[in-house]
Amino acid sequence: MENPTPASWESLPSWLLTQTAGHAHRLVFDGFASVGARGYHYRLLATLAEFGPASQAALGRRSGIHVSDMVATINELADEGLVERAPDPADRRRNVISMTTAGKRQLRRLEKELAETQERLLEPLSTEERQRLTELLSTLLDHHNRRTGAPEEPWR
Amino acid sequence: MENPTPASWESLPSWLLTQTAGHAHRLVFDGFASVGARGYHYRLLATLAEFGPASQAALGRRSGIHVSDMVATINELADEGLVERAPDPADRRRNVISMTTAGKRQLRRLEKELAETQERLLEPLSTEERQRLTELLSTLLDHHNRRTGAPEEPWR
DNA sequence: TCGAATCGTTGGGCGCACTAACGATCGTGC
DNA sequence: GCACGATCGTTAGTGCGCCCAACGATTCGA
Repeated sequence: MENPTPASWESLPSWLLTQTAGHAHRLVFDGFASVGARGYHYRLLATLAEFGPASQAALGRRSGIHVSDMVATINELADEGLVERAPDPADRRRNVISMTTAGKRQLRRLEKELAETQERLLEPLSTEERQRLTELLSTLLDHHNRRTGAPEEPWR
Repeated sequence: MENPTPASWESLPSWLLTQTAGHAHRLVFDGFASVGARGYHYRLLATLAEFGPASQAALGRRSGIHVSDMVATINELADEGLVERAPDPADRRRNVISMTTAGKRQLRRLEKELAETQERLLEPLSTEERQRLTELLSTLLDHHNRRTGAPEEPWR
């Protein structure tokens, strides 16, 4: 007799969205944790794989990871031997970050884990429903990214 | 020339979900902030309005707010004169929390703000699309709430 | 009646995102 | 040439939402 009626806000789109995202976050987090990593680790490794070695600032811009968090993220990955930090001979302010072989291996593990997580997340939805959801969310995300300055717009 | 290609993970459902939820959260947060409140304040006031006065523990169960955060939330609302904390004569472990007239007024403001926020959040979607999105998210949320022990299941 | 359960409270932690400030370095306009 | 502004890496600290552990006080149940 403690929780008979659902709370009034539980049907609001903003609630559905943030709560579902909470579940998604937990699933992703647990998946990464099972391979000894967390979100920022994956994003950094994936960015390195996609764009190649780069300075910390550039990696921050491309991955959406804040520069000040980038420091710790790289420290952690470097301690595990997954990335390497080397001074840039062409610009002594910069470090050049690159992925090691172990880093590439770890990235593959994380991608596999992440793919399985998508499956767990969308489990109750049919293929068409998944497609539809993805489209709707993309529309929403694009809209708000444009309104709120996209994750990345270095020039202006 | 900094961000030509979108990152590889940006089309993943989990990413779309958590990012969109981030925007939703910010919109809700800003809306509440414009009335001098935050999420927990609204949830507590709404729970009180829906279920009536109750102990802090019961409010925590109904609102999904952790008991230890409940303390601070009630402190803040009580300082503003929006709720009242009185010892329960029937059980000296308990406090009975109730809403003041000012609290009800504030709740109405927050509900108005929240409704406007839903509009801002869903702006680019048609009525049918909003309906569809809500259904899909509800399906997902129900599924995962069941799997992960619902927000509230005091018995068993 | 006495141990187990509940209540309120304090004090911490986490992930993610962000801000402010700093010394070091670079590069451009004058 | 060189001074000033911009950029780079780094440290330190903020905030929300969520959670855990522990505590004294009180109540309940077998």
